[in-house]
Amino acid sequence: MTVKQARILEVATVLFATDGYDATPTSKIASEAGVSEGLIFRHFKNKQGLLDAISARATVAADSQLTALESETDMAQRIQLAIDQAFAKTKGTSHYNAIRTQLGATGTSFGESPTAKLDKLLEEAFKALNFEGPAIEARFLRCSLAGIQAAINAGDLPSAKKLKAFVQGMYA
Amino acid sequence: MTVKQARILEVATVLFATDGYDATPTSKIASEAGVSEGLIFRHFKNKQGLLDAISARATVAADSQLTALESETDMAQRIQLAIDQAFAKTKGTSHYNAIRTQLGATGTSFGESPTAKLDKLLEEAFKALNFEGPAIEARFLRCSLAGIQAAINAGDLPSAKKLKAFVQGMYA
DNA sequence: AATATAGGTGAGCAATTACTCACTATGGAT
DNA sequence: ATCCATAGTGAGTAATTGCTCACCTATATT
Repeated sequence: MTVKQARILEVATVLFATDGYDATPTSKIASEAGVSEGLIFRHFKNKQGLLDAISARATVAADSQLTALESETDMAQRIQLAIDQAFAKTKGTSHYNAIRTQLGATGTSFGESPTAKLDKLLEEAFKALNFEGPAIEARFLRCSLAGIQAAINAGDLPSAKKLKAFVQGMYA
Repeated sequence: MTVKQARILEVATVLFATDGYDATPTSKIASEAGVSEGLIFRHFKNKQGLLDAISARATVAADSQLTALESETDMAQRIQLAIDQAFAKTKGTSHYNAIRTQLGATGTSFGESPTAKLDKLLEEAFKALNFEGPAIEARFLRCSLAGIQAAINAGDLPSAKKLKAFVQGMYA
């Protein structure tokens, strides 16, 4: 991975997240990355190929969060960690989330949404903690956290800190 | 409003929701609506104007849901109604939600997101029901319902019925 | 009958877009 | 030194896109 290749990925990630995939011309990516337009196609073949490369990175980032959850065997702590992750704006992941949200609404696939595995990990935790309906409880928390992330990304949630404390209190 | 004008709005709403605004050419809208392309610009001036017209309809739909909430003065019932609305797939509103999600991620405005008023109506209800932190409680429920709606739209939630019963049970 | 206003058409234009290609630069292996 | 693969360039192209415009139609008003 050359330095120019990395710059293309960085710039494209930000532009896709803020302006949208279709609304972002490859010429703009090239100019903001300080690179000739042809280089994009040499490295990534397609505009779609560029999106795929970003998607792969997003999957890696999501997986690393999931394995962090999985390796937390204290189940009460695991739930707290899941909440932590939702509220943490890792600079990369928030862009990935924006792209996923935007493309997910149109049916275009962008990595594998890790909902299934997250459900499973949360359900395991709720079960161990003797919650009545662990599966439904897991789904509800997963959806709630997704909604909170979306609101944060949209700048629609000024009181994120208080809300985080509230949610963590719910499952303490 | 002529019949052709209505067809343009209908078709454009579906296409914007499923394929995305930028990815939908006006020529496709025209052909699927059985209308000449020029007519779109005669009635709506711009492609943006067409989006604005759809946005106006979405605002009307959202407002009618909000006034329904507002007129429910039994506060326990009001919360149940809010949950009901989130799980109900009114054929129009789910398309509007898809467009809003998709465009909201890019910063393009699509109607006024009714979060502020919804927050207020829910907070009022929680306060009347003597919840400890009515404001935070309202924000959490609002975010949770938004996340659930997104999951339903994405087809990512097979057990919607059970989840609905669960959420309604939480606030019963 | 004449006029006006609004609905409707489709060929065509200017701009943009994703992508190609012939070419140069560079650095490591033989 | 020579060769070769990879990195990099940027002018050029074919296709698409949003939009215009001259023209036709129909209903209603005077």
